[in-house]
Amino acid sequence: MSKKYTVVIVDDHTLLSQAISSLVNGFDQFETLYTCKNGQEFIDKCKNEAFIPDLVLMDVNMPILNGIETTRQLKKEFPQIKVLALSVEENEETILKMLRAGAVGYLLKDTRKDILNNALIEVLEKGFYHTNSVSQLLIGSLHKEEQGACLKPREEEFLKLACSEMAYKEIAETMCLSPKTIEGYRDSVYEKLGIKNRIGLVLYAIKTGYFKP
Amino acid sequence: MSKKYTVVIVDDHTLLSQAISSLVNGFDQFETLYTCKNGQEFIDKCKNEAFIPDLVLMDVNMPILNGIETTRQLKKEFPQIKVLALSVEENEETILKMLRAGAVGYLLKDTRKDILNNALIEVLEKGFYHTNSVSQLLIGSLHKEEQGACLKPREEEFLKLACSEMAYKEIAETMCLSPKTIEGYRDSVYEKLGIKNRIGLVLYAIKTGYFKP
DNA sequence: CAATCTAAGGGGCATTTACCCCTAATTAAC
DNA sequence: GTTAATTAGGGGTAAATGCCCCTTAGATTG
Repeated sequence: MSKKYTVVIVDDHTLLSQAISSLVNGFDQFETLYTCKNGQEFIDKCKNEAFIPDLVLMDVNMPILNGIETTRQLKKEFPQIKVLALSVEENEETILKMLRAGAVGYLLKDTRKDILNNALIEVLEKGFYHTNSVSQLLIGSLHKEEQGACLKPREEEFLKLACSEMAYKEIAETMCLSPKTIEGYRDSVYEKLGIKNRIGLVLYAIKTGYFKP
Repeated sequence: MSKKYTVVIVDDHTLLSQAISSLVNGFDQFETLYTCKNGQEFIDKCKNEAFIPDLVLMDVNMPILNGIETTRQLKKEFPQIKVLALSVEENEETILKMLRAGAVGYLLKDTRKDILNNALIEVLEKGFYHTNSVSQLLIGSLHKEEQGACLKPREEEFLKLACSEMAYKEIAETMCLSPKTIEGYRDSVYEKLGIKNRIGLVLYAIKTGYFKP
């Protein structure tokens, strides 16, 4: 039998890692090299050549270093490693961020094991794997892209602080600015995002990952 | 070899179910009977005697029928089935709700497989399994219990609707009530939860699972 | 059957937010 | 080197929100 392709699973849920690891070991063409609990751990491992896998199954939400940042950093130093995102997150922004960061596929954890096997094979053969729904998302994103909500650094800071019980006055104090400036940020953020009140702001911040509840 | 104990895994993440299923099949004393994608599916299965397991690994967050409700209903009809909660949720409220519903243990998905095996064995031997952290939680809950935030049905309804960009006026319309009544709900909810504004309300709703962003 | 609890509704008022307007200094771009 | 964009700031006003107060009709319960 030809040499198996090596896979690493990066996920903070140890049980899931171990379980997927054993699934992968059951596949003909693949074997698990090791598992990691977060992105930083994985990047550190890759510094040693013996620990560089062919393919990595990467969770998106992880402590320390999340999947998006990990993928971005990984692509700089080790572009040969294929990253397949594996997540529960189904929202557009997250998926697109992950793909822009360099993932060659996005699988939901709600997936059958034969589909996982298939995805792994396709990634090796075609270089990528996309379900129909993700492909549609990609096409759609070509249109509405660009103009969208690009917040300035200070507006992002404000956005994060606004996801708390603080009044704008208090946010102003925290950011060492006048309340009026904060209200200015708010107004322009509302305009950019097309929202009407602070609740919309919190929902947006959660959806896009600016704020994790 | 004596007959193995049967286990069912209930989790909407198919991959995880399948993976845990194969882990369980690797344990000496246990075998997977089948897996389910939500609570309703499992309860329906149990109507047939051949599909009643000794033990069930139950996810908390699931579509259709969640882990808490499933456990509650299960305990009425099939009290002999031991329910072990298996979740990513680490917050007090959720854990306590699940245990009150009748789960005999609460495992985080961030768990090693030998610990899972151990937990399954302990549940059969002692009737329950608790990590130190969960035990501490239980002790703590004895003190502060009761007085805590028990929202009335209408207040809960309001809480969920308040986690949107709707103004209270619109919430009032949706619930077919006067704005003033809604404001009354808001005031008493704020009082019970010790919060100061609607952001706090959204954060609470997310933390306790009333609202999933 | 009286006492309490609860759900529904409302009044008044201070504060906070939302939504416009506009300036002035710095920075970046052409 | 003028233009445009960014960042910081402010003024005024209307609506929404937060925070007290209070009434009444039905349950619940002692």
